[in-house]
Amino acid sequence: MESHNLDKLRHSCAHLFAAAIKTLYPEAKLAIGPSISDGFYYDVDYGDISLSEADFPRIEQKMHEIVKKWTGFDKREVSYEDAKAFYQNNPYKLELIEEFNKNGEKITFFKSGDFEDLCQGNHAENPKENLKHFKLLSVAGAYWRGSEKNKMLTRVYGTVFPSKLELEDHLKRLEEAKKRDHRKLGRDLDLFAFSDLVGKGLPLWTSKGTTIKRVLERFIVDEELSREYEHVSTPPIAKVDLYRTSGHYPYYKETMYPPMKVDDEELILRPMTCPHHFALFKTRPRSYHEMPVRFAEISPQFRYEKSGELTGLIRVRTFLLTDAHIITPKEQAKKEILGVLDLIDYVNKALGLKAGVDYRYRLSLGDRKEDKKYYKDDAMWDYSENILREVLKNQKVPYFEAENEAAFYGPKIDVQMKNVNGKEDTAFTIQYDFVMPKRFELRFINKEGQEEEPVVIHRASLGAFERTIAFLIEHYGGSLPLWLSPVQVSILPISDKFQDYAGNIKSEMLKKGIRCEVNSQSKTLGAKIRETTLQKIPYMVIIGEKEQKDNVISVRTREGKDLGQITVAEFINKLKSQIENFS
RNA sequence: GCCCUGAUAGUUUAGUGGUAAAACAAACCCUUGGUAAGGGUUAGACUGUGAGUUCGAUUCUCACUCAGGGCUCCA
Repeated sequence: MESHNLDKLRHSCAHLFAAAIKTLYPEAKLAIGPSISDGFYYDVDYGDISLSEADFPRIEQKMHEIVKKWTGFDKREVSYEDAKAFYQNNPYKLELIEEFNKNGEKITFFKSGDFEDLCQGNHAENPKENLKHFKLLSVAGAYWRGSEKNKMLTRVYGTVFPSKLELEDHLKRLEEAKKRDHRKLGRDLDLFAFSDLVGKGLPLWTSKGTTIKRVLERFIVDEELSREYEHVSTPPIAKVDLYRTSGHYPYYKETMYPPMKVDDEELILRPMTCPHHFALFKTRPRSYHEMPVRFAEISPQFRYEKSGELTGLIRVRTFLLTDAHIITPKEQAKKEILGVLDLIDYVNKALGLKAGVDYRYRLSLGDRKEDKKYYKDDAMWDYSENILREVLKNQKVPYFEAENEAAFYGPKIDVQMKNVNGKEDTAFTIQYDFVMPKRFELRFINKEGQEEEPVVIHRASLGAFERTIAFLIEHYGGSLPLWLSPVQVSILPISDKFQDYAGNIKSEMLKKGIRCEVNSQSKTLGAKIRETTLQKIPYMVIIGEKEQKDNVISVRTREGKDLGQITVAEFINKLKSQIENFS
C-alpha cells in the first residue's frame, strides 16, 4: 500500500480507538490522535482512571465491534459556536477550535457510525473492510501540546496495516529489534552492567567492554595525532567559577552535579571540557604561528540527566567523550570544520557505517527569537550558520536542517544515529562557537602584532564511547568486526590431550597482539562451537590430532564458514591484514 | 522530573496468604569427542529495600531504589 494510503488508515484507526474509548469511558476527554511513522497514537485525558496495557484486549475488542458499522467518514462543516457547544466540556478540543477559528480555518467534523470527531480529514475508504488489522502497543504519558507546563495526558500507541500478514510482519520486526538491543547484548556478551548500589546511569564496564573502549581509544587518539591534534589531560573537576566565566553555569546548572564545598572553594564535576581547554590555552601568550591550536582529550564528564532520560549506554550520567577544541583564527574556521568532517567521515568508514543509511547529518540551527536559550548576536548566528551550511554543501553529503537545536554559543553539525527502537541521537558533533572566545578573552598575536580574537570549534570525533559502542553493538547485532571484537579468536581443543598445543598457539597469538582464549571445558566440539558462535567470537581455531601432527590449525568463522587448515603464522597474517582494514 | 508498567537463583521464566519450581549457565564426576547443545551429581533465592495490615506476607497496602515504554530534556 502506498504510504499516503497507509497514513489514512493509521489516522482512521485513531478515530476508531477514540470511538471505543468514548464507549468504554464516556467521561474521557479526547485530545489529539494523529498518524505517525509506524502507526498512530491518541492522547486522552481519562480523569481519575488510570489506563494500562491490561485494558487493551477489551478496547481492541470494542474497536472490532464498532468498525463493523463504519461504512465511511462523513464530513460536515460546523460553525465556531456549534463546535464550541459540542465540546463544551473538553478543554483540549476547545483550544484547538479557538486556534482554527483564529487562523480563519474551517472547522470540520467527521462522522463514522455513531462517532463524530473534530478533524481536518484524511481517512481511509470503507473502514468496515479495510480497518481490521490493528494492535494497541503501549501506554505512555505525554504532555498536552508537548509542553512540560501543561497537564499530562495518557497516550496510547497503536499500529494498523491493510493485511493480517503485514501486521504480523511488523510485530515480528519489533521482536527482532529487541534481540539487537545493546542492553540485552551487553549482558549476554558480558560487555557492561549496571548496579543498583552504584547508581542509575553509571555503567560498569567488564573487561570485554573495556577492551572495546581501549581499541576505539587507541584508534582515535592515533588518528587525531596524525591529523595534528595535541592530546592533553585536564582534571575532571574544577571550581564553579570556571563555569561562571564560561557562561555554562546559568544555562546548564540543572544538568550539573551540585558543587562540593571544600574549605572556601566550590568545586564541580565537569559536565564539559571546553573551559578547561580554554584555561590551558590562556596559560601563556599565543602567536599566530602556532594557530590553530587543536586540544584533544579523552575526557570523562558528568551530567545529572533527569532519571527518566537515562537509557542503557545511550544516555548516561558519566561518560567518556572524544572531545576537542580547535581554537582558530576566524578566517581559517571553515578549513578546520572541513578537516573535522573529513575525520568524522574517516571514522565512520572505519566503523563500517554508511552516510544516509546508518547515520545522517543534521545542521542544527538557533532561533533568533529565543534570547534566553541562545546568545544574542543575530549577525554572528547568520554568519556561522551559513559557514556550516556551505561546508555541508561543499562536501556533497545529504543533510537536513533543524531549527532550535543549536548550542547556546553557536550552531552545530550533528551526526545523528538511530537505535533499534528507531530513536535518533547525536553520535558525533561539530560546533561553531563565537561566544566563548569573548567570555574567556581568548587572544592570539596576529601577523600585525595585534591581539586578535579567535573562534572555537568544539567537536567530538568518535562521540562518547558509551553511546558509540551502544550504536555499534546494535548495528552489528553484537557481531562486532574483528578489530573491535573483545575476543578475536577462541581455540577449541577437541580433547584435553591437546591442551598444551592449544596453550602454545594461544601464547603465539597473544605475542602478536591477537586477543584469544582457549576453551578448555570438558565438552564436545559441537557444544564448544555453539557456545563460541553465540558469544559472537569471529574465529574459532579447532585443533585435534590431525592439526597437532601437521603443526597447523583448522579455522571456522562465527558465520559457520570452514576456512580449512593453515599454519598459525598464516592465520596471524590474515588476521593482521583484516584488522588493519578495519573489517 | 512527570505518566504507565515491572522487580522471584547469574539468565529466562513458573508459582502460592502457611518461608518457593524449572530450564539454561556454574561446580564436580563419567565421557576424550572432528564443526551449533553427550550423560550424571551438587550447589545456588532471607522472592529489590524499608514499613504497614495479618496469628502468619514472596503474595495485600504504602514509601523508597532500580529497570522498561513514553513525555519533557539532550552542551
